[in-house]
Amino acid sequence: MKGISIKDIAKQAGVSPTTVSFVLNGKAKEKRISEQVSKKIQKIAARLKYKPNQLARGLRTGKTKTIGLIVEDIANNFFASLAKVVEDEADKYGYKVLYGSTEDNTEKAKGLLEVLKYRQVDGYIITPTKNLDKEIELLQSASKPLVLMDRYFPHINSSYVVLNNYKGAYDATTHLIAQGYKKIAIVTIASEQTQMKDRLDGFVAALKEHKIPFNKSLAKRLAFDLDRESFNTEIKKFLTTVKDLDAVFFATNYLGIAGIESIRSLGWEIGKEIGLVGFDDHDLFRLHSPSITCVSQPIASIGKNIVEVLMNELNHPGSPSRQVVLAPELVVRASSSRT
Amino acid sequence: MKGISIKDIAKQAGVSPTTVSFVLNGKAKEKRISEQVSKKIQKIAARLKYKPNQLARGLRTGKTKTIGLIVEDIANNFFASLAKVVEDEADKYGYKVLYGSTEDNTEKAKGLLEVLKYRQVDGYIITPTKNLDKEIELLQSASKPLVLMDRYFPHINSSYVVLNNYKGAYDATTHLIAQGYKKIAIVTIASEQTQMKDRLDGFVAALKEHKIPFNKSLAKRLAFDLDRESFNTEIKKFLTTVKDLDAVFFATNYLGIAGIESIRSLGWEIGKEIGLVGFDDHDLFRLHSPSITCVSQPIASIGKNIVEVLMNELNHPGSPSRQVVLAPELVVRASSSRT
DNA sequence: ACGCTGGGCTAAATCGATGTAGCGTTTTTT
DNA sequence: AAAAAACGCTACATCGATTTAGCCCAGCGT
Repeated sequence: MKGISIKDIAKQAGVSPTTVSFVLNGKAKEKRISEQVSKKIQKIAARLKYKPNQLARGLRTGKTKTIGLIVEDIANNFFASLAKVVEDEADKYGYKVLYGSTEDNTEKAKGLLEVLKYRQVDGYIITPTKNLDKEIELLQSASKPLVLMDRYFPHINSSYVVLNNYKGAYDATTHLIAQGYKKIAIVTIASEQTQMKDRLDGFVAALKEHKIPFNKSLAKRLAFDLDRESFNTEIKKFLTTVKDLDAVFFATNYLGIAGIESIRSLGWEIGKEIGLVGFDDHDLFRLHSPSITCVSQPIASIGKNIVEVLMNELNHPGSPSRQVVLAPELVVRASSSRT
Repeated sequence: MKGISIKDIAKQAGVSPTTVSFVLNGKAKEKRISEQVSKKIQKIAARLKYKPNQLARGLRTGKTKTIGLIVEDIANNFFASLAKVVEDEADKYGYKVLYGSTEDNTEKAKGLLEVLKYRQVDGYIITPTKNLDKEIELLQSASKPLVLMDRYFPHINSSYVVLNNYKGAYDATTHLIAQGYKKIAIVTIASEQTQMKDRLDGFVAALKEHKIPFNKSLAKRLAFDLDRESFNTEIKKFLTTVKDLDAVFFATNYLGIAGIESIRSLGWEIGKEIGLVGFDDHDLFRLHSPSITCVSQPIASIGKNIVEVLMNELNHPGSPSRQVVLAPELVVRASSSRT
C-alpha cells in the first residue's frame, strides 16, 4: 500500500518523470509533448489510479489545496450548518477544510491560526474574535487569501461575507412595534464587534424612527462566556427590572434559547404578556409553543459566497477584496403576536 | 513570509542541519550531541520561533499528524457536538482534524475516504455507512489506525466506540410501560446497521419482557434520505393507522423532531393522549411544551474515548483493537407522563 | 556544408526534514 | 605503542512532485 508515484508511471511509459508531470498537469501542449506520449501517459495514470501525493506537491509548490475554517463554535447550529455548506462548496474546487472553534477567545483563535499557518493552508475563512485584527493584518501583509465571516473589522480592508445585521435587528424591532408592543428591550452580547454592534444599532434606529425613546436600561449586554445557568439568571434579573416591559429582542440564537427558558421560568406568557424575537432560525423556534419569531440567516447563500470570494482571492491574487452583505429574512411566528 | 527552516537555524548556530534535526527531535542524547551545541540550537530555534514544516516532515516520515473524521452529518447537533469534542481531544495530542459528512451515502463516504487517503491522514474516525465494510477492511489490511463510531460492523474486528443502543431503547420502552402506556410503537430508520438494529431490538425486548405482543405493524421504518416534509407525512400516516396507539418511541433525534411536529399537526396531546420518547438530547426536547423525554448520549465521554482509542492504535500499531460501549442516560421529562 | 530554429524530451535542482553511514579526533584498552 | 572504542558531528540520500535549463535531432535557409 505504498501508493503510485509519478516514477511508476514514467517507468511503465518509458519516459521521464518530468514528462509525466507535464502531461498530468495539462502542460503537454505548452511543453510540446507529442499527442502519442501524452495519451499513453494519461492512460497509464488512469489505469494505475494515480493520485498525486499532496504533501510532495505542497512542499514543492507551496499549495496544499486545503483551507482553514475558523468558526466561533462548531457545536452551534448556525456554524455547523454553515461549515457543511462550506465543506461542500470547497470540495467542488478540490479543496479540503481544516476547522477549529475559537469559543470567541482570541488566544484560542491565535493558536488556531498558528496551526493552520504551519500546516500551510492556502486560504483562511475566519470568524474573527475581538482582538484578532493584528493577526488578520499579518496574514494580509503575507498576501494570504482570507475571508472574514459573520463579522469584520471596519478599519481593515479585507474581504468578508456577513449578514446585514443592522437590517435584521431593524426589521425585527419594527415588526414588534407594528404589532403594538410599546416597551421593547434587547438582550445582546457585550461586544464591540460589528455583528453585535450592528444588531444593537438596528434595534435603536428602529425605536428612534418610531419616536420611541431609547436608553441604556433597555439594553442588556451579557458576557459571551457565561454558562447557561448564568445567562438565565442575568436575563431574568434584567427582564424583571425593566418597567412596563412588553417585548424583547434576543440578538443571538443561544440568547434566544436562554431567553425562552428564562421567560418561562418567570411564568410570563410569550406573545401575549411579552413579545419575543430571536436570531437565527432553529428547530426549537419553529416548534416551540408558541412558535418563535426570528431573524433568519440565508446559510446556504452565505456559505456559497464565502467560498466563492475565497476562491477568487486564491485564483486572482492581488485582485481587490470583496465585501458581501446578505439580507436577513424575518420569519414571523406566534411569539410576536398579541392576537 | 517564507518561514524559518532547519537550515536557517543550522546556519546561525554554525552546525549542520542534521544536528539541528537531532536536537529538535529530542535525540540529542541518543545521538551524542554536546550540551553546549544542544542548548545553543534550542535557544536559536526558540528565538526564531521555528515551526517544522509539516509537509516536508510528512513527506519524509509518512506521518501528517492529521486525522480524518467522517460523520453522518455535521449539521446534526449530535455529530457537531461530538466533532467539537474530538477536535479538542485530538489537539491535545497535536493532531488536526479533516472532516466530512457522508449523508449516509456510501458513495460519498468512499469519496471522502479516497480524499483522506491521498491527503495521508494518519488515522481515521469513521461513522460507517451501510456498505462501507469492504473499504474498512481495505484500510485495515493496509494497517491504517481506525475507529468506528456510532455504529460498527459485527463481522469486522475493528476498534469502535458506540452507545449501548440496545439498553437505550430498552430503558426508554420499559419506562413507557412503567408509566402505564399500553400500545407502544417505534419509528425508526430502515437500516440494518447496528445502531438502528440495536434500538429496534431493545424496543422489542422490552415489550417481550412485559408480555406485550410485538408485531411488525408496531414498527415504522423510514428511509434515511427523506426530506422533512415526507418524514411528517409518513409518520402521520403510520401513527393514525396503529389501533389504540398510546405511546411512540422515535429512534433518532431528527425523527423525534419530525415526530413532535407530526403529532402536533394531528392535534394529539403529547404525554396524555400519546406518550413520546426521543433519542439524543436537544434544546428543543428540553424546552418543548411539554418537555420531551429522551435517551441521551454521553457526548463528551464518547469523544474522549474515540480519540483515546485512536491514539492507542496510532502509538501502538498492532495492538488489539478496542471496543467501547457506553451507557445511555434516560432523561425523563413530561412527554412520557400521563399524570 | 554550416549555422539556425524549433520540436520533443530529460537531467538535475529544488522544496524541508529525516536518518543512515561514516569521518576525524580523542580517549581507553590491551 | 598499536588497536579499539567513544565522541561529536556531518555528508548525502531520501520522500514525490515540480520546474528550469538545456540536450539532441531534423529540417530550414543560404
